[in-house]
Amino acid sequence: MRASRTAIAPTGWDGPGTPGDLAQSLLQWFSTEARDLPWRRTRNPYGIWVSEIMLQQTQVQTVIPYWNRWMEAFPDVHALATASEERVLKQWEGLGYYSRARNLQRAAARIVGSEAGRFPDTVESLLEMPGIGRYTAGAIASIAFNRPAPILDGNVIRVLTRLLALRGDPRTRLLQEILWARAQDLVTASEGRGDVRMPWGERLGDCSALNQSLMELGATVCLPKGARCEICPLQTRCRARAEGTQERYPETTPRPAPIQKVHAAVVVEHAGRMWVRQRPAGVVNAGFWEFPGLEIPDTFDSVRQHVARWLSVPEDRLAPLAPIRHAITRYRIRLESFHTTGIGRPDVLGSAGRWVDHRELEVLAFTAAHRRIVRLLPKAAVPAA
DNA sequence: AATGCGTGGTA
DNA sequence: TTACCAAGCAT
Repeated sequence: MRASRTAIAPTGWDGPGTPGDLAQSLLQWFSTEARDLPWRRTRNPYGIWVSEIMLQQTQVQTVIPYWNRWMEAFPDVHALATASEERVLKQWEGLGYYSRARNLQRAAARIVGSEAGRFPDTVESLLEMPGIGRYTAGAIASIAFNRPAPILDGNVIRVLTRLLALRGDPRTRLLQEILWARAQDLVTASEGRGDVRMPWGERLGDCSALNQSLMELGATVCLPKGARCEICPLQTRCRARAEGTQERYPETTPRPAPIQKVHAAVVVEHAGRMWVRQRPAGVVNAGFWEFPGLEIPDTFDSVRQHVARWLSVPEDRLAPLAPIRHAITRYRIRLESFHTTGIGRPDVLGSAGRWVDHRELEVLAFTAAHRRIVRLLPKAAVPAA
């Protein structure tokens, strides 16, 4: 008789196949199916670190152009550590979760200032860096340094809960422990199997390739909806597949309904310049520029009327721009913006801002919603030749 | 431990 | 159009 599953699960493999067999299948599959991504063509820890931070909660296709531009702008840790915050935020513009960029630069400064400027190469030392948590520390340690460190992200959670038919909410402490332990089993089983040759010729270390193969499987085969089990290298050993219940994993609880909000922003233009202000340190999106605006109360009658009263200008001086829809965590925001010219600077705007021309609007860093407002503006009059 | 943090893709 | 999700972290 063996012990009950809950008793042995956190400390031992209890699934179909052995970790060794599964690791072998994953590495074999990855050697032919891995996508050719720019950061897979380098073993430079700095480049891999940048990619991992950018990829947090962000899809590969979104990150690729950002990573390429970033590596050109800040080729190494020293370049990043000494860059102006202005340049750093501009490079990150549109990627979201902007504290990632600030943490990246803070960590770069710490590395440069450390003894010998050595890049941290263990999970423990990586975890001390701002912006690096358990996942990212494991990812850098394994991908850049081929250490047998486990990783657990959204993809790996999906792959493992299906493979092992792990019921329950993966956010709970118990299931987290089990999942990290199983991820450790697999990467440990990959150690010593040798480098893996990528379709484009690059060679990756075994632990590096194993961890990436789990994420790759989740991103391209073991999809949240419409899992492509027929092409999965683990299909014969997947418990959920055997039951036909793969779509039920992971067992997540439904999210709370989003809260609707309406915001307004105003582009006050005077003599070819627009009034913009910079968000102060310590607030959300600190350092980014924006047009002045306000939240519209739930009971609003007309957004334009509300804004006209706020600015103390006649309604007909406010030209509506197309409404912009965006979402921040649990808020779904409809952002209505207006363009007005020739009214000078309304007192309500305060003094903490600048007049900038159209050229400067392109240079400054805006979050995505306000960058969209810039794109909605009437083009500046082209000076006569 | 539950919540806030951005944005874009997909069904 | 809405709902869900994506190589999570910090507090």
